[in-house]
Amino acid sequence: MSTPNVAPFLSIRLDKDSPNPIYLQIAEGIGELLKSGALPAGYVLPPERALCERFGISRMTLRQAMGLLDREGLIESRRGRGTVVTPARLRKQQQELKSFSEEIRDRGGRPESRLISLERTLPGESVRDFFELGDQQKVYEIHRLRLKDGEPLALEFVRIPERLCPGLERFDIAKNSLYQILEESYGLRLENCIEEISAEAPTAKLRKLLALPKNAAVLVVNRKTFAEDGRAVELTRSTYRGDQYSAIVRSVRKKKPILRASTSS
Amino acid sequence: MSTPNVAPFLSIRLDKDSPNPIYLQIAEGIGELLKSGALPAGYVLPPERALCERFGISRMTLRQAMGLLDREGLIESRRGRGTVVTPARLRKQQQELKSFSEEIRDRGGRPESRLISLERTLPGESVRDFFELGDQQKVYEIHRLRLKDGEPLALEFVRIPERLCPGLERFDIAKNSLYQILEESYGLRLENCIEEISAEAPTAKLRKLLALPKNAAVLVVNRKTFAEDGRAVELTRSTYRGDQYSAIVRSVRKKKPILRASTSS
DNA sequence: ATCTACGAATGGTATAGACATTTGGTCTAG
DNA sequence: CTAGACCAAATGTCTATACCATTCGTAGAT
Repeated sequence: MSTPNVAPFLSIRLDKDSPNPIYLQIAEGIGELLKSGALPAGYVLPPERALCERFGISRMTLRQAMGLLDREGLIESRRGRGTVVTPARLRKQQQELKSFSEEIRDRGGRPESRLISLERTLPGESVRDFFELGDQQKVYEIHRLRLKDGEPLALEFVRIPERLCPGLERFDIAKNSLYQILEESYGLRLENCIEEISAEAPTAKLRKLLALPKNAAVLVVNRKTFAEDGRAVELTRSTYRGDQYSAIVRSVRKKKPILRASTSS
Repeated sequence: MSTPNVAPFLSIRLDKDSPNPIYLQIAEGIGELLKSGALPAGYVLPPERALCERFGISRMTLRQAMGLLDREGLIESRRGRGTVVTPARLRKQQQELKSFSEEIRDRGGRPESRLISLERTLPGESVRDFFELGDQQKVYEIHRLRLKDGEPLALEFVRIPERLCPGLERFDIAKNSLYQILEESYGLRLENCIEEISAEAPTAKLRKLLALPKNAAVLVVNRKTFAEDGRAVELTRSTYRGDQYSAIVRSVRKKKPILRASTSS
């Protein structure tokens, strides 16, 4: 065939007046085709020039879209050969920053929360340094019991500088997501976090609070959360029932540097 | 000043005949400047057009380099404002697939390994399914004790299909990295893994092997490793001393529900 | 003094084309 | 029948240019 088969891509519609740039529309369109599994792994995509013609765009623009798909691991290109669809299990997936509620719901449970205490207090030295606070600036210290499907799952100890969210005690922290309050009411856009995960034997107090069985351990997650502008926002120690909860991590082998243009918006 | 200050970039030399493309040379050059800390966080880079002139290249090419740096989180660009250097703590760091030895050395310890047993055996059903094996195909089962600075740190239980590495018993698994053997002697290019991290109370046997103190928990890491072509390569259960080891994870907030323009290796 | 409108500067998107490099097939000479 | 030359097709790199969108300082009006 002298005219490459672009049939599967006919459904993609471009809107030149959309606020979304063309390369994004293309990437989303093709991306959905790939994620939906409409094209089998190993399927050879039409060459770039054919797709350009099909969409009526220039090649650099198309390549910007392909670059996005490539970075997501949806496609793989080889110079001289062509571009093929990556098998689903090789596709990348970002480690995602989620609230407790989001995470429990993702795992198919019903999240719940009970406020144990909320204090406004002067932090210790290490905490003060972490948040870059002055001598007299206070932090909120929140203890919450987290439940899944009515059963105690974790004890959470959150520390947030008062400076970032003055008047936090006015909110109903048991009912509302803390992340949501921070983002919507205080305009703190959380961007990333670092977690340190360890295992411990529970104290007697914890055994009682979490209703732990006789011979159980707890999973401790120490989390540091940062906002988009780089400020430290939150310092949390979560203690999970070891028999009810586990953390899942995905790692990738380091490769060569990547190529192609990008956006940051 | 009408001529933007490009002084810090004068040291970057381009070689148009190099096999490395120009945009890569630029990205590496600027990237090293940034990683070395020569430019303070928040430093405003010269505008793209000035850098183009400085390097004698076209803007699209420069932007390709900037795209790389942006994706690594080294710089941040805002339309209308300019491009600034990201604070070091916000820079991206891919979750990396590492061997035990690599990881211990990264943390500043001396890794060691003792082989407890190596068997060639018929796997159970779930393992057979995971590796997609036939009825009669066997797997290697390896138990190793892992030490850091001479102290027991973890017990490791590895399963690998014999099909992928026939004759594995000929290697000295205590002395050499298993990952290295798989990559160099069997040509298995490991690409990514998924780990599930949980906390458990140790069995009596484990307490003895790991020389665990009276009231200690263990951190259990179940790892599934896949090769570049997507085949399942390894299934490992590592049991760490909870008082000596913790896992570190980094997460990123998902921005729009669609494709992301940054991040990836 | 304050507000507004404008415009310059800057990064973001898009075009059209050129040449380089790699791959894989085909043709040809031996 | 094979080895090598050659060619076509595909992605990779690069240029030069144009215009768009956002930001911010400033000149001018009130």
